[in-house]
Amino acid sequence: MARRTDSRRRILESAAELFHTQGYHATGLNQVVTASGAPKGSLYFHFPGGKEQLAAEALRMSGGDLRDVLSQAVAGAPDAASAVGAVMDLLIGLLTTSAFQRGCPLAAVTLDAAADSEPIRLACAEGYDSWRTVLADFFTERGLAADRAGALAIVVLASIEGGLLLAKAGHDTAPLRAVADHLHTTIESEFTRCASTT
Amino acid sequence: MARRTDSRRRILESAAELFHTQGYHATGLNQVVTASGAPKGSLYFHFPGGKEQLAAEALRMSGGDLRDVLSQAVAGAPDAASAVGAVMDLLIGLLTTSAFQRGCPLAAVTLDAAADSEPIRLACAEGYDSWRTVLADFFTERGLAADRAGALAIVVLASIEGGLLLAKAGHDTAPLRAVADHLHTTIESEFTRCASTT
DNA sequence: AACTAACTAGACCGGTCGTCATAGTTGGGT
DNA sequence: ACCCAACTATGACGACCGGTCTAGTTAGTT
Repeated sequence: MARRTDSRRRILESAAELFHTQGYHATGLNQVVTASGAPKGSLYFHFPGGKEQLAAEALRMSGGDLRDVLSQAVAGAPDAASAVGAVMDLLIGLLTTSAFQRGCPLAAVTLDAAADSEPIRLACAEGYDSWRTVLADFFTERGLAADRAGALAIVVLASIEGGLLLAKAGHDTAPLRAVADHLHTTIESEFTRCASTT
Repeated sequence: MARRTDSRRRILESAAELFHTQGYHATGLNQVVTASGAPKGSLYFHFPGGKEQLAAEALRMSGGDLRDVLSQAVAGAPDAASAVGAVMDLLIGLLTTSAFQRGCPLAAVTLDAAADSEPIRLACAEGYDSWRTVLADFFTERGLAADRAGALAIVVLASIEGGLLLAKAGHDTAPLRAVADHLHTTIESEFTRCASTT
């Protein structure tokens, strides 16, 4: 039978937003229900697995969304260094316009629920991996050797994640800007070295 | 008047441990009480500010402890690159021996409570800043210009934090090892450049 | 109309944080 | 030696909110 309401979608979106900014345990189901405007009972109809299932699906959605944003931001860039620069600008904007609330949509949940729930941990891991893959593929596409590109993608991702964490703690984007600078020079030197050896 | 029990210390240690591995909201006060073996009432005697005060003090303690470990690990190293390498080995060991539970002692709380509570956020920020300072001072001591050293310290800290996050998500130390490799070469090149310009 | 799938409201139990009246301990004053 | 005031410590208690589930209602299909 056809779907009669959009409750499911609304619940998922609200949940993704709340898990993003607050983490798993800090987010109550009542809060999700209120924020989404959906009726309480619908929650266990659409997500019989309860909070855990809801979180896993919300995280998959968040991960996929950011993956798309990432690949789009990266696709149009003239070179690798400015591609990463564009991503950094985007994230800095996201963080500041939300008063340092919205950093990485998976990080908070990763740290406060990954140990409790394997499905949730896997959803997070898949998200990170998809972002890493986008970066690695992009670097490879632009001429870097596969192993080099893979390692660089991890470093880029890790330092961005750490930068977001430090920025959130200090209410200051300086860490992100420092990371952006560093990544810029790192990527440029990596690519020029690669060009000179080919 | 002299203290008659060590309840306060035990509560603080248990709390630090639990906040470290679970974050703020996932950690219940009853859990802290049980783990510490201290009576419930003692909690609000020693920490009249409740959970918030307990967390702030526990985080300050964790931050200070890691700061000491850090400066000690760094002090005996022959050069900057191997100093950071030693720190990485230490963190990788901590993470694996705890089955990917113990990463950064502040990160989980930063992400799930910094938005709610300013005292907690500040305790986290101070912790990160103390670590950053240890690194920056060390780099300066070893001959790097102050601004260079500061930026490098931030990048080192951020990429380690991000590496810990990714490692925890994936149950895999590869991100940390990739970060370690990258930092090694980065620091070496930074220092040789500095040596050549002096 | 009868049936079935889609959906919803509210009750439930367990655990949360925080409070309070009470008990125990200590050291100074007499 | 005794006592009292101040300090330290405690666990039972309660108001409340958490996630979960069952019993019921609505809407579409045949």
